Amino acid sequence: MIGTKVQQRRVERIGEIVAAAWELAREEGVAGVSLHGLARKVGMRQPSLYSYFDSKHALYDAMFADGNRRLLAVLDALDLPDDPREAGKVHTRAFVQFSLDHPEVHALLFTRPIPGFEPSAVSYAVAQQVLDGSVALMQASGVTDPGDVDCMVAMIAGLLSAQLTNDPGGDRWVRHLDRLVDLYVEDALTRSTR
Amino acid sequence: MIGTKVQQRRVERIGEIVAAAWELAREEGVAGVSLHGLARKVGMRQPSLYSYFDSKHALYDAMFADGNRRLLAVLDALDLPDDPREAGKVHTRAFVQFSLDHPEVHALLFTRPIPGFEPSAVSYAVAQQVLDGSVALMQASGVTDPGDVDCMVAMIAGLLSAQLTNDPGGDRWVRHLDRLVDLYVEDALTRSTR
DNA sequence: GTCTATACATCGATAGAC
DNA sequence: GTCTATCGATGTATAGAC
Repeated sequence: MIGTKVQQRRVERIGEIVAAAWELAREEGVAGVSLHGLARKVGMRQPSLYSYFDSKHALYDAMFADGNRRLLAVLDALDLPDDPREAGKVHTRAFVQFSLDHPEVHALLFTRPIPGFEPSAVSYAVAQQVLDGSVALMQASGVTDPGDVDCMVAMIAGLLSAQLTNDPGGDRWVRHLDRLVDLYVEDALTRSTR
Repeated sequence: MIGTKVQQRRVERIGEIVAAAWELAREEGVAGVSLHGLARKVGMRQPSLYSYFDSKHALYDAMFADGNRRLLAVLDALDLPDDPREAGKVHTRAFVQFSLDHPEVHALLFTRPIPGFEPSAVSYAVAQQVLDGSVALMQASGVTDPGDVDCMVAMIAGLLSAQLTNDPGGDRWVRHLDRLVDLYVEDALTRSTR
């Protein structure tokens, strides 16, 4: 194929820009990312970014897909125990740890920090993969009722959100994770076998 | 006291402006409130608002205090049953209903939609009253461990957040509220009496 | 207290030379 | 692909007349 070298260099450059955008998001918040600031960080002028992204939303979309891919890679690389319930806990802990390590990624993926921004279909598909994997593990643990799955997801998100906003770097909330997951699974099991 | 009439009129006017600001926040999001838009809504020019608020943050601070006062009024007006556990549920339901009815107020009070905005000490004191009332009811229900209180608060916030962002107007998440509150209280009781 | 006028900053986006 | 230059919109805040 002709032009492969050039295209590869371009993909690398896009990766560097997205990485710099994440740095900026971490420093200034996701909504605080500006094209001027991003250009400065990568040693460019602001209009030059339009050679790589058609609009600012296109940049956010690339970040959204990138964040989900990184999260998915972490979760897929886990060495899960055979017991589905323990596997669910390992999976959940890894997800939470990723979110604590990369709060700016968590913000873009799971809150709505940019009014008007909706991920494209392809980017959203990656996000769906992440969710599907989590739900599958819950179901394997015996949490089959969709309502129970909703509750577990919301509970984990609630702990994580409280941790991130009130005590980043600590464990005041997330230290209860394993215990609460057990509580929910037990409760779901007793009600489903009735 | 001299000048009371004038001062009273001024307080009324401030109340009207804050009410208009809430309207705007509901339509455009809390972060979407601009002084130009607010001035237009109250039939003023933008610089005239500076007769009532020294800065935009001062406006947000007034909204923050107002929202907490309104929430506190709703919760204080509740006719609570004698059984502390039922009282806790009524209280929780009222809090959740208020948040669903006024999502823009919930956003300003319990998320951080405005980077850099921190409520003043007096405004924060009102917010503290709200939290104290909730915690007192949980403790009366037998949830005395601070960690258990943290978990309940985070769980309720998690359900509410999921409801507001994914299904506003519905009950897919909040319909599990009573059941989960019971689950948490039971669990806290069994562990505290051990 | 309210107005006009304006300063000043930030931001996304486009045009066109090189 | 990158640059300079610039447009146009939006936003907070201030100065000064009335």
